[in-house]
Amino acid sequence: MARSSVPALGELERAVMDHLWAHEEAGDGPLTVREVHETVGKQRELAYTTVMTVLDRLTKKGLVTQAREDRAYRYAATSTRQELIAQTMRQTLDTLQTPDRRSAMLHFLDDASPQEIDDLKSALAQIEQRSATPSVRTLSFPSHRQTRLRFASDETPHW
Amino acid sequence: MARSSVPALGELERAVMDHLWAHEEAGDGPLTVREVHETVGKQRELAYTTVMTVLDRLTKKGLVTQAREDRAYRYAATSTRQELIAQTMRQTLDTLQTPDRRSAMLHFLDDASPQEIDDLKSALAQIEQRSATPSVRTLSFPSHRQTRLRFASDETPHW
DNA sequence: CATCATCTACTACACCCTGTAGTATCGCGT
DNA sequence: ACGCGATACTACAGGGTGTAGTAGATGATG
Repeated sequence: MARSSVPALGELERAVMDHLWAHEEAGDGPLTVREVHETVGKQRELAYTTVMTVLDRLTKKGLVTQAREDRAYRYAATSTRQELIAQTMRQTLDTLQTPDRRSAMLHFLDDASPQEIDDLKSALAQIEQRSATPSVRTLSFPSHRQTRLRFASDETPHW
Repeated sequence: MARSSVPALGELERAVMDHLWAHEEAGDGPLTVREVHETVGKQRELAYTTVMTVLDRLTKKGLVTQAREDRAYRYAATSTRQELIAQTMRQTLDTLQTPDRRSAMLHFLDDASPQEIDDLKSALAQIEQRSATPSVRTLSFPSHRQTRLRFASDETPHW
């Protein structure tokens, strides 16, 4: 199943990813099916196997990885929320080829909150600095490129 | 069918939108089913009605509008490519709520070409200027907000 | 050792979306 | 009245997603 594109997520799938991410962001480790079911599942009155199926599908999509721990698997998101957002946004931009990217950006910013604009400016500044003083990068800024998602496990890694 | 979200497009739907947009960008007006079929359709050896169905679905999704001209309809995209891109990107950002938007931006920029970064900076500058000198806006910069998409035809227009 | 609890694996099914197209119908011009 | 060109309506297969049941493996327990 070679996939070069970011898979679309269903509502439930997103909720599960959300939980996985939230846990990770809280500094906790991977979760078992049971644990996800305890939270996301019970709220929605889902069967245990439903959660399992979802987790399994997410695994097949490459969005989560499973690691055996005793008899059960523990699931963790393969990329951060931020990486997935970035990739999805990029995909949108690339798929809907526009002759005027600047205009697209403008429209995007047009609906952005001031806070968002600040975030963007900040990120921009950091990128700029990185390319201006390349030597500093490896010291202070871990490359984000290196942590990019890999969706197809059967894809030839080119690095 | 109230829809507040940007609908996902299939491959063929995108191709059709593409053609509509291209025509518009070339300064030409709305197209008839026949015209779309002549180009997009024939290349792919699609039946006339297939193109019609696609156009119809895009209409129901609110992505195109149909206007009667004599016996036929003429179809036009309701929003520009740039607007749709912006909206889709925004939706991604909003749907996958992140506690660290800045990081998401950073990842996004990380995969951006220098040209893209320039586009973004340019757009950013324009936005900044707009908010800095509000009076100028209506004179030199048509508000992008006003041209935002409306997907649900049954939504109450608030202007 | 027999049984139970807990997991995973596999299968199923309904519903929606998309690609694709056929048939029916409607209205205009000759 | 007839045919041409256009739309309207219907259909159907295939894939994704939500949802879950059942079978089988395996460790724990009496």
